[in-house]
Amino acid sequence: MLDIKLIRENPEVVQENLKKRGNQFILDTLQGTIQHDKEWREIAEKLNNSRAERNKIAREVAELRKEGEDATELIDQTDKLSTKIQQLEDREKQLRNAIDNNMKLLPNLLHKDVPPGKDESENVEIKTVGEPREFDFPVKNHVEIIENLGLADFESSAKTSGSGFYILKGDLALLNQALIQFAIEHMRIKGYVYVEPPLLLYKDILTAALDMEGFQQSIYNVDQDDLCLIGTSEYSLLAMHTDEVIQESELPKKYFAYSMCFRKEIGSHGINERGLWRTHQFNKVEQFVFCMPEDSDKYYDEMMVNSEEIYKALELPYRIFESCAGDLAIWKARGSDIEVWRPTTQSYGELCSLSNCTDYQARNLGIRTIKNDGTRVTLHTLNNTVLATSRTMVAILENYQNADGTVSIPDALRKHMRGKEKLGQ
RNA sequence: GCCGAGGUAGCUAAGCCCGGUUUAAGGCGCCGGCCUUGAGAGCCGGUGGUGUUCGCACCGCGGGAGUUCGAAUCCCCCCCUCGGCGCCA
Repeated sequence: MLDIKLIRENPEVVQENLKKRGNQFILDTLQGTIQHDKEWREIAEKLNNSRAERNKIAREVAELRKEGEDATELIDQTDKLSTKIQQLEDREKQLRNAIDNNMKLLPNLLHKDVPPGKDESENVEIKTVGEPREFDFPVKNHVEIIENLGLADFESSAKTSGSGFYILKGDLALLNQALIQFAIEHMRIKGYVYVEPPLLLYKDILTAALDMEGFQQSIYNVDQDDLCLIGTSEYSLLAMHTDEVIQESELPKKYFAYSMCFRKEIGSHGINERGLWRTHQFNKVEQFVFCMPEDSDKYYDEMMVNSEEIYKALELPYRIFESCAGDLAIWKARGSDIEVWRPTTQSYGELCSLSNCTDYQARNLGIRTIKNDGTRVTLHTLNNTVLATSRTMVAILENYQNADGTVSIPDALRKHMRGKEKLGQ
């Protein structure tokens, strides 16, 4: 959430920023918050004064008792005061809840470089890298290729778990592992710390990482309302330092994780189409940085480079799009996607999602830092996909397919495949 | 799952039995100052959150209810950690 002090002290600055998201509901929520906060401060002051009075009486009672004197007269005075305090406390709690609920709905402030725009259609292309290959035979989509080579089974998994799941077999399952190893090796060399995190997190933790809409549409809830399956290891990595105060000298903390990811994908287009592009369960290597506020722009660029190098090494044509104001999730100050070329759809599809969440997620989880001068600030968090294996496999299968139905394995992966050069041979 | 011990500030650790001189002690670390050529040592001050009329006030001892004039301390419910036993990949 945002810093309430910022709203209180610079309401017009916050309003101007939030206006760029192009959502009237957000602006209304902001106004409501400002009103509630004003009233809350008035009530809180009255409450504090009454409590001060009560504390004073308590001290006087203690004083009298100590000297062996009678305090019943004083104690009798507290009846009305107690009632008053109770009423003020009820009202204060009410207002605070209202403010808290509003704060959860208010999105992060946008980074100054975020392009304007109302939705996905106005995202801005940053660059395109690599040339789509020319095919001199009819291209097959990845599902056809897989089924022809017997490298996956979608029917069996549908029987056991429903659509959106899959069974990888043989060389494709091994390619999955090769991609994971490849991505881990890449990030390890960069000096990021490898983490294998829990795949289940408390609901409270998860709702601090994303909004209610995102939660309801994507998160599997198990064990009734307590634990949830992670949709991405971003959540686990973020949560690692919950309620911690980190010394400035320990920052930045750079991590990467491999995990399985689980998503309901309610209402998502494509979840019922067969294949590996959109699934309920997938493997992903994710990078994550905790840093000082003034450094988050720098790591934003660094994390994009880290991921780009993966697709350059795999020789897959890709482009980078910067998300416009209207297309950013509420916890993001800024975001960009890497999209890969698919010859079958003749379009680019999302592979990586880079976000600078500034202090928004960190504030939700109480992750702070003590600066070298002794003062405290909420730190910044950033995350980016390194490699999600299923989508990358789709890209490889479709871009590297051969006329004879086999699929060449990118050079960069062969050492992780015992030198194997082609799938289907 | 059962039994036991615990959860106090950045870390550590008293206070809890027996409610009120404790403003949540002391130590470590960190920040500032004095001193010093410099560093260290030593000494002094500061070091959770909120509000503020910048005087101060309130809140804060895992979370939530309760008793009381007054709760870190007493009662109840819940969560978590550690150890032992049990079960198990």
